[in-house]
Amino acid sequence: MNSNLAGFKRSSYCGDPRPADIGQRVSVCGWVQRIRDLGGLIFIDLRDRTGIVQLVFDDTTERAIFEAASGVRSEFVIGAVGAVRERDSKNDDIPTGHVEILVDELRVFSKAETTPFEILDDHEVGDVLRLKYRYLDLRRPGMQRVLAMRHRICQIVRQYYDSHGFLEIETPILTKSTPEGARDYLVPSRVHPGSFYALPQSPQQYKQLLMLSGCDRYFQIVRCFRDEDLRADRQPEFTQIDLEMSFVDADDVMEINEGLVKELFSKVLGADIQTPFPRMSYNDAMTRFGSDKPDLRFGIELRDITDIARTCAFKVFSGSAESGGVRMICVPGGAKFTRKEIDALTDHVKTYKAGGLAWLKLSGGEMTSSFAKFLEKSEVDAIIERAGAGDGDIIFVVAHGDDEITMTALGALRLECARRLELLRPDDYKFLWVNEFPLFEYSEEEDRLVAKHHPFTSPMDEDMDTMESNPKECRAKAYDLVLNGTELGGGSIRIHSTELQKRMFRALGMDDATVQSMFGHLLEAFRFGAPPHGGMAYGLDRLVMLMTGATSIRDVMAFPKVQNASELMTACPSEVAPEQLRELGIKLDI
RNA sequence: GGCCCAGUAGUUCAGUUGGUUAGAACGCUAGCCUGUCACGCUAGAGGUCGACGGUUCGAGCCCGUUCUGGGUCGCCA
Repeated sequence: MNSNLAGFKRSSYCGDPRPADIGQRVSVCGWVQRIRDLGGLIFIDLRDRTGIVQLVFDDTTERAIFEAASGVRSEFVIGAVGAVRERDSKNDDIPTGHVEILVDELRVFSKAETTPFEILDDHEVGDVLRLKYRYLDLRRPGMQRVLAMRHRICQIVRQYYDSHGFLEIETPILTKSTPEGARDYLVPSRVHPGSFYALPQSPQQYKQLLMLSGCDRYFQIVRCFRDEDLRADRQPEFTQIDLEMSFVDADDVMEINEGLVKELFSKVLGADIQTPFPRMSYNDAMTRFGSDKPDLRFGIELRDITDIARTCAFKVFSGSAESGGVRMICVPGGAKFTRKEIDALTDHVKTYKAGGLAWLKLSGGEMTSSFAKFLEKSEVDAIIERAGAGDGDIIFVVAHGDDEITMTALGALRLECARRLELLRPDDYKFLWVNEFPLFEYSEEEDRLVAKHHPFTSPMDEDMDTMESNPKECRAKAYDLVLNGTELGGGSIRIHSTELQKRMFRALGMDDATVQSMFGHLLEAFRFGAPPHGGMAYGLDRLVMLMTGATSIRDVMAFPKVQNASELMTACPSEVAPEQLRELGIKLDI
């Protein structure tokens, strides 16, 4: 029979008791981790979120209580009262390991069936089971630690922005759908049949309007939604640390956020992060690292050999050089890659649309290569020299008629090589601002220019005139915060003039009617006095991921979704009753 | 939408060239046990080998389809 709490009052958490408490009478509650029944002597490890304490029952224990203790099983929820005493033999592995509680009152609040998996950190369990029984998964100390650290991070964020004059202001979850950007999650309106709300991809427009309201500095830890495919670091609903500031330029936004990051890493991890962070233009990031979020924990920079390739006799190189680029990386110690590994690396770059992977090894004074035979010796020498390759190294060359593909593929290869050579230390934190992003990018799908960041991003002052004349070269006042190859966040200085905002919409090919219906409220707001403003947003989940060393975003969220965007525990999304649809005026056509 | 990987006891896994009754560890159940802390010892229960179809005298193993989960490209202003 399960007991109610009636009269039972917890005095301590399981992780609390220490030798200083010896002689004290305490009461603890929690889940039974493990039972060691020695016959006339029973030990129970009791767990709550703070830790584990050992309960003991012996021949001084009242008979009925001893009997009850021997009936206890794993994951029963119990309460125990007794005196703290010193252990006969100490356990130095846990903080409470020098004491135990000799129990004289025992309550079984809830029995438990055998769990589908053991509640232990060092017990690997498949994702399906973990997520179906997430509440059991979350009982594991490692998961509890992550949740606690996430909470701590949020508290520091709130305290930091508060101390810098930011106001935490909530913005709507039911918002207007806008066509630009990610797919929206839609919510049907009962009151307006046929009309839909969208769940926010970010509070972008609201926070800009808060600046127009005179709020000056705003922040919010806010849930956002994007109906796109999932990844190890992407969930359909995720949390942003969102902020916006008035009367600031990009430097101001970066500086205040460097302060936040420094404080977070210091207080949570005890890590000393040097500020200011280095900055790198988008172009430099692409040409040097083949990525707009370069991992700076290791070198292996890209080198351009388009000039050498252009005049060589090897058609793969010379052909690519005509319209695109031929570039390489030199991997120190990479000569030990086997043929099989090189094949795997070739497959890897092919997923990034590279046609293939040319290589050249220097090993034991010998040179072997997949392409050297097609080139003059002087050309090969020039490549080796430019690569700075020495004995034991391998050079990888990618050639493609689209230079961006060349760079991206090499950037991915660079990372993969670093992984294979174990160059990526998780506790080495290399922060970086990437700035001077292109304002526009070309969308193949829509065959038109779209905003790379979002359509409220201001062009750089010196590129203002190229918005229409040479949009591909037009750079934005946008910046991304990168940590170890992960985009932690990004932001920009926003457009605050009606005229410039209209130019932006026109450059994106939106006609006046569309602009009016989608963004009329924003343009109208600008007419009544808009401060220069800008801000940024962090992916909180990714931040927690990097700070906890988690390899999946799921591991830092309490109730994540799986790859097809469903949730295994509640089995949502699910069908709804016909009456619900009728009320909304919705007919299904599947 | 494409590509890759995985699916065997409650869990984590092993399972040879296709060949008798599919194994281990942990967990679970029962018994014994007074200083354990991954307690120990003894015994036991537990399997639609993800599903369907095919090849074969014979399939956990080979082939096809499919489902589930993971990774990734596209996508993610």
